Amino acid sequence: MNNVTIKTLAKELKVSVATVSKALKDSYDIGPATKQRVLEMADRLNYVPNPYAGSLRKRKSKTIAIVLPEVADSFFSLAINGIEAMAQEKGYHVLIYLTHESFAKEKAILKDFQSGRVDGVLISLTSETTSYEHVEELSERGVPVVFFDRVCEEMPTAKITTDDFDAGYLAAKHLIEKGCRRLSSLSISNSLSISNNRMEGFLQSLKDHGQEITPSTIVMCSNDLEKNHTVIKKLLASKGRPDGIVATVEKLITTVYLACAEMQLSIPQQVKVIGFSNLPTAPILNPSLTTITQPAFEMGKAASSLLFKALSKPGFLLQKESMVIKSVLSVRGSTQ
Amino acid sequence: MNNVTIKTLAKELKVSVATVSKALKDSYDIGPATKQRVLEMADRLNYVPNPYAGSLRKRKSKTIAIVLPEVADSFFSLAINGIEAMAQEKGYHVLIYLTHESFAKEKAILKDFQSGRVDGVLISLTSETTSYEHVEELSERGVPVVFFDRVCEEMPTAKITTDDFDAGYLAAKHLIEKGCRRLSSLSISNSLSISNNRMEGFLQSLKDHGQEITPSTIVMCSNDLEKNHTVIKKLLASKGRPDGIVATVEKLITTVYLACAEMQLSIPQQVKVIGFSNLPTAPILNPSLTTITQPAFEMGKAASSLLFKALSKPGFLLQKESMVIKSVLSVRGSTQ
DNA sequence: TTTATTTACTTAACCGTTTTCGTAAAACTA
DNA sequence: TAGTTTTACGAAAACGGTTAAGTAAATAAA
Repeated sequence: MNNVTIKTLAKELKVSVATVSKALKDSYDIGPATKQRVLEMADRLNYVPNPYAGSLRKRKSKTIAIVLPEVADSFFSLAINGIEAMAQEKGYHVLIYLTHESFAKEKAILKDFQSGRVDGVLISLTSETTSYEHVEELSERGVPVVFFDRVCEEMPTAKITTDDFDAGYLAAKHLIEKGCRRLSSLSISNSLSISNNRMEGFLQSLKDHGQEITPSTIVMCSNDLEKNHTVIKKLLASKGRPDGIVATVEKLITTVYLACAEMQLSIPQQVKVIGFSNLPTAPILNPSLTTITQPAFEMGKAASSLLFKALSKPGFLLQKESMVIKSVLSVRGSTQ
Repeated sequence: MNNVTIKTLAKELKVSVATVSKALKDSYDIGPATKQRVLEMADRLNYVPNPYAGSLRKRKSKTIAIVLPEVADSFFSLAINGIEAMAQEKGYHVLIYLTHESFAKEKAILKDFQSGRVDGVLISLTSETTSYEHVEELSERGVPVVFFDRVCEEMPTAKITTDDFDAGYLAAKHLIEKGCRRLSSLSISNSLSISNNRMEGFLQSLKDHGQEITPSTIVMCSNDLEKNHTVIKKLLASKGRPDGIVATVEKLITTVYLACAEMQLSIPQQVKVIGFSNLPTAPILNPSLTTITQPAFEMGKAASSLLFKALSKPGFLLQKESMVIKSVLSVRGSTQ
């Protein structure tokens, strides 16, 4: 590929490679004249340093990894933007890995990181993930890990989340205040802390507001669109059918809307709906969707910013740095 | 980080590093007994090979880059999924870079790739990009480049696009057939081949159907939401206001819908709207949106699949491999 | 003037693999 | 039995940088 290396420059200028190397990093013990000559030659020959040679020697890759389930919803898209922006600013490169909600893949990916491929990792866990040795092991090897959104609460490292309990609480409260009496929360996992927290907040809210808890208070969905459709239609067909639904993940919203349409249930008259979502189209849905929005971009930025701090400051303790960023309720047509 | 290297294994087993290295790759000239011992020891000591050492020596990184404007719309999200899936299957790693529509960034990023950091690149150009030396230079250095979606037609390499001209043509045709007589196409760039093709198809369609072309037939928008809002409202307030609008990029759709709502113009009665989009929420918008959808996931897969072919087959000629994947029109409420 | 200190470089080891070339011993051939 | 080929392994040179340690010449200090 690129044949001009430090050696080429050295030969051309009749100095040692050490001199060239130091001159390029503006080291104090190279004379200004030589520096000048080196820079010019590097420029003239279009020298581009080989990053892997440096990584090998310095045992740093200037690369981070971002590991997430998929780029399917708006949350992760926005988060990637935030992370990448931060990384670019700090001169880091970012590797992206998708687990497709597979725990096995997640494990394999993290295992690879023990190789020194990356200096740090940002991760949002699989919905299948229930044990954490793979991330512990990585951490122990000295690779800083920052969780975002889907975190593992037991791990002593930084976690960037939203106030999921409060958001769940608020969602239920809002629906109750709007007159709903039979609430359902649709979730996709009961191992994910984020789901659990939303669920617990939701349940607590029901309790505090004297609402009854039934088998259809919490309805489990999956990552399979078809199945979700069936489950939701069944829910809406049941005699104690909910008059208020919380979709705790974005991808459930379309299914809920479509199912309601098929069942001829009008939103918000017969069923009120609130969705956890970053959909830019929430305001123009039919009806416009009341959302609980997570500041995805900011979360991405916060997570990576923390990671970079850990990477640059030797004694920085990530476990002291967890952040909870507030999500915001935007009331729209679907709960009026 | 990971202190156990090939050397550790060699010392432990009292064989040479060469033997270990070969045993690990199952080379034919290592005896089966030794191989066994090496594998076991590697496993026992949890040996993970350093990828950069290998990259340095082999002059291959097993890494590709994907360069795109941003992860803002559904198209790129889906494309990333497709690309990553393919890469994971082939054992490649993927670096992601966002240009944020800045030509300068695009140049800097591609320049860095001359270092051997990546074995190949998938790119979707900036809307600012009008010259192509940066990608030519990379190509000349032997790094295969595959364009997807936003391509440079002049470059002799693989390009994965949709049938943009046809799609533009079809969009106009559909609106005309639905009775529209004053069409506007909203675009965000006139340097992007993709925009131009859609625009030309659109214009050709108007011609073929005997429609008039006015100053507001093509309306330029930007990446600035606020400005777009102003431009679109102005368009809708003009006396020859369009009764049919084509939003050639996804992000314009919300703005169009909101502007119509503010102007009290009902879709589709007063204005029909068709959007180029991969929005999962298209069916549940108010009204549901007629879309021209690009097979984003497939395009990502096709692009990376081609790239991997080029990487594995020495004489593979990328310039012979361009593909045009058909987009599909889904008629919904916004044009009924 | 002699000695100490800077200044501006160079030498060479090192990071962790891969790979070419060599070579003893074992196995086969004639 | 002597010669040839195979088998199984090792030595060492890369890959392209970084960096600790050394050194000759120039400069400053005594």
